[in-house]
Amino acid sequence: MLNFFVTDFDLDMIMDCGQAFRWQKLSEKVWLGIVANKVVRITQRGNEIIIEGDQEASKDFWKDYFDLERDYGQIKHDLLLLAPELADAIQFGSGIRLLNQDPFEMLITFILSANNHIPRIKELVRKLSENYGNEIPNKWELEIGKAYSFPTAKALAKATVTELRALGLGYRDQYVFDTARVVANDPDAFQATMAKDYSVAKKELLGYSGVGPKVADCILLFASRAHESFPTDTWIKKTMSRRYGIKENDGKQLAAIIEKYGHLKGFAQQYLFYFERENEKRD
DNA sequence: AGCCAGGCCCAAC
DNA sequence: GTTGGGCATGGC
Repeated sequence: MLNFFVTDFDLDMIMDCGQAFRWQKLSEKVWLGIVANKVVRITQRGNEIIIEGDQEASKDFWKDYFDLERDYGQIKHDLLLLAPELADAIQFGSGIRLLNQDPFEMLITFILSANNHIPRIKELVRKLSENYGNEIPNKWELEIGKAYSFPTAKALAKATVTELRALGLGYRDQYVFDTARVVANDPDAFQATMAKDYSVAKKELLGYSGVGPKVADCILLFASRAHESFPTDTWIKKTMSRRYGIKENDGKQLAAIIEKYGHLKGFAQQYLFYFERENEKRD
């Protein structure tokens, strides 16, 4: 068991703001997830989180995963100075943090995300893992059944397009097929791309099948913490159009607006996305 | 029934 | 370089 003192941290918000797809909520601020080939349960009680599972030796991993060494109070303060009009969204999502997740998992997950709903993305990720990942020890098997790691590029490269179509990937089957093989054949190239500066990395990611500007931005924000990234999906278009009175598809106007977020674009995007989606749910 | 979802690809300008 | 149609799938 591990425990951490946390501030500006709300487990429900973090797991519900569309960056993680392998966690399920057991109860209020108690989540069970598959991360780094292990099953863990995380409980938040006030300013403490408790991590249970086969993770005792990896305190540094969780510090990095939850971005615990970054001062989100300062970030929210700075972003508010840059863009006071975001006060509602920053307040509403005040416990959000940017996770640092596995690059290949984010690559495939966000290829699946295109033109899809979040619950269905989770479903497809689960099916890919069950079919091409490995079964991993799970002391909560009675509650949630068997657990499977996210497939490696090598394992996923063995899938056929027909198999992937049968799992329900739709037209994204060919993208996953192509991209998994490319990464499996040269994993170092993908790793090198992810290590590069935002604009270069993004340009290179666009070369992978099924990866366009929005998907590339998500991969870089959620697997590299590229804070310059501002993934622009249908929700963001909607909220930005409403907030700033611009047309939904005017990329130039949007780019001009998000410049004011400076080096905090990625954080702003998360607060905006979460605010827009959660308030839509309540309608 | 038709629209939408964390869009991308490709052809045609 | 930009724009538009087509695209699997499932929920509402």
